[in-house]
Amino acid sequence: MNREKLAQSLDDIALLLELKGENPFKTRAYKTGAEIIRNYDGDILSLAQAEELDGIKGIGKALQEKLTTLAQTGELPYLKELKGEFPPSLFELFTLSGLGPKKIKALYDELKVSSIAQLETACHNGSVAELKGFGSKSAEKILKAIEYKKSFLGLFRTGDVMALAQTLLERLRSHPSCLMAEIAGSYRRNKEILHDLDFLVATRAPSEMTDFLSRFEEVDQVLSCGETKASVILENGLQIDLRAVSVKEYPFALQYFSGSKEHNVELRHRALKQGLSLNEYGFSAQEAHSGALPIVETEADIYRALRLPWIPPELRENRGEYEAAEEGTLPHLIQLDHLRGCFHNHTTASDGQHSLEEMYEEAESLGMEYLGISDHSHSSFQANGLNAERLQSQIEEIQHFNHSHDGCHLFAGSEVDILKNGSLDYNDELLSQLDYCVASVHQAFSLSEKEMTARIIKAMENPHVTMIGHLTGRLLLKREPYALNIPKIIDCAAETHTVIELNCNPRRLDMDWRWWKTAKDKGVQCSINPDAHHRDHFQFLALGVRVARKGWLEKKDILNSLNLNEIKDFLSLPKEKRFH
DNA sequence: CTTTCTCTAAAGTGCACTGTGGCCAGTGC
Repeated sequence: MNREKLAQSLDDIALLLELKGENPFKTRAYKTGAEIIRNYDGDILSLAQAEELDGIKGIGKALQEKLTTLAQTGELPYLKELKGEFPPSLFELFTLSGLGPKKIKALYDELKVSSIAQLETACHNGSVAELKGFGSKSAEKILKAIEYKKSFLGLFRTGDVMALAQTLLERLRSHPSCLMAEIAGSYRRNKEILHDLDFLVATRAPSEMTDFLSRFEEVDQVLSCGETKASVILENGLQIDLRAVSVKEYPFALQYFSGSKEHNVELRHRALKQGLSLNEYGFSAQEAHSGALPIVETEADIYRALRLPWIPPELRENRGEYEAAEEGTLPHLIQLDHLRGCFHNHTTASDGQHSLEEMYEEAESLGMEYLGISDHSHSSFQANGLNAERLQSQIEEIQHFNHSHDGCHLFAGSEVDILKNGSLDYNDELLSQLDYCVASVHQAFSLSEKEMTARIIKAMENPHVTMIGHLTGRLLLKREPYALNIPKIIDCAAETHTVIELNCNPRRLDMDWRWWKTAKDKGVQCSINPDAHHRDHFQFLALGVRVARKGWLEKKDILNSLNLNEIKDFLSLPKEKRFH
């Protein structure tokens, strides 16, 4: 039993109560309880075991009893009983967007549908469309949602598996027979979505390494385990491939398995032009080639042999990196330690988990010079957005705070909603009192591309809008971006000197890395923002920097690489004077 | 189910969007 299992049990109860059509406030009490457990400062498990949960706001008598039972016995009869009322496969239906408890219950009660497979059949044979409350469009929409989900099968968000990837890498490196190890593949190229992790090790005892991997406790299934190669599937569904090679082959294998395929095709083509053949094991001479083969000890030696500088893995997509390498214009990519602060952070004033003071302390302990506070505006009702009055008093609070604290400087900002017609959620008078402002779309996602583009352009034209937050609203593997003409937006950002955010939330990573080089070439600045709702979320910045690097961004392109004085100067200028 | 300056009773995030079924219900933010 641990904190997460306690919280998960409450979430499970909430879901089951929803299915049963229980009082929505009761359901919400369990959901809220789960969040309180997750974010509680202190050893919540011990408190539950010792029956000392009294006084925690939101955990009343009923939740206390259930948490104590869970903590003491590891089980909860109440939850077991609830679960027994429905088939387990029914819960996968909740992962389809557009289906909630009411519809799932109707499908189950009327059609005996209890799995995605059954639902798909029921949509095809027309029985869903005949159901009361459903129609032909509903059936179509459900089929679309099933299709969408299927297309993500076996894919993972990089941010969700980074910690695991590093743990596994360290474990491989700790093996006495492991001389070198690296994660190659799309992980090394900083892709935002992965379908597997490709580990590469240099060793004199390859079969020891493949055997070692196949015995990892996280392994659910061993697909293959041979002399030099192993593939396993972990219990979370992620596939791990391991290649074990000699020290001599290692640089070639690292280059080869890092990809991308397109990048490697071009590299081999260039080798052939020099009379060399290149594969994952080494160089070999073509007939025309006379003289010794190049000496290769590192990956950089391979590029050097082909008269190129080493190309950083995140740029290897054959999207202009060879031309830049030849011209000597490869970027000096941004690094995490270049960041001096960040904008777009929430507090308990809206939907953040920590107070202003707590966020300040965390930023301070991370060595940030400044921290922008940007809580939601009042139209984001679901996020407890601030009305004009509350924002006004928050601005004053931040001013006082800065007077009484010497450390990290706080900037008073807002994540202000861009309303449907492109106007902002606060009037210009109030916005002008802020140090900065992030403007984001949180409602009416389904406008046409033309309307949505015009809406955001209108916001960028506002002199008080410093930057646009999570530009496309996408949620990786979950929700598509809304329709938007991004080249037009980038042009407008350049013209109006509006910064574009790179939102580092692992689920967003928005704007997409594929657009940043275009933006950079037009002189648009990027702000790498954690969108922190919890003090731990400052860790997202590391992921954001990976994506920024993939987008060719350098220190000079990143707004929050400026130091405090430079940022103050930047923000004090009228927008038209901000980019040069 | 929890909270509460109406505390053995009542109130508890609001709105836009979609599709269906007749001016509403469910979903998602």
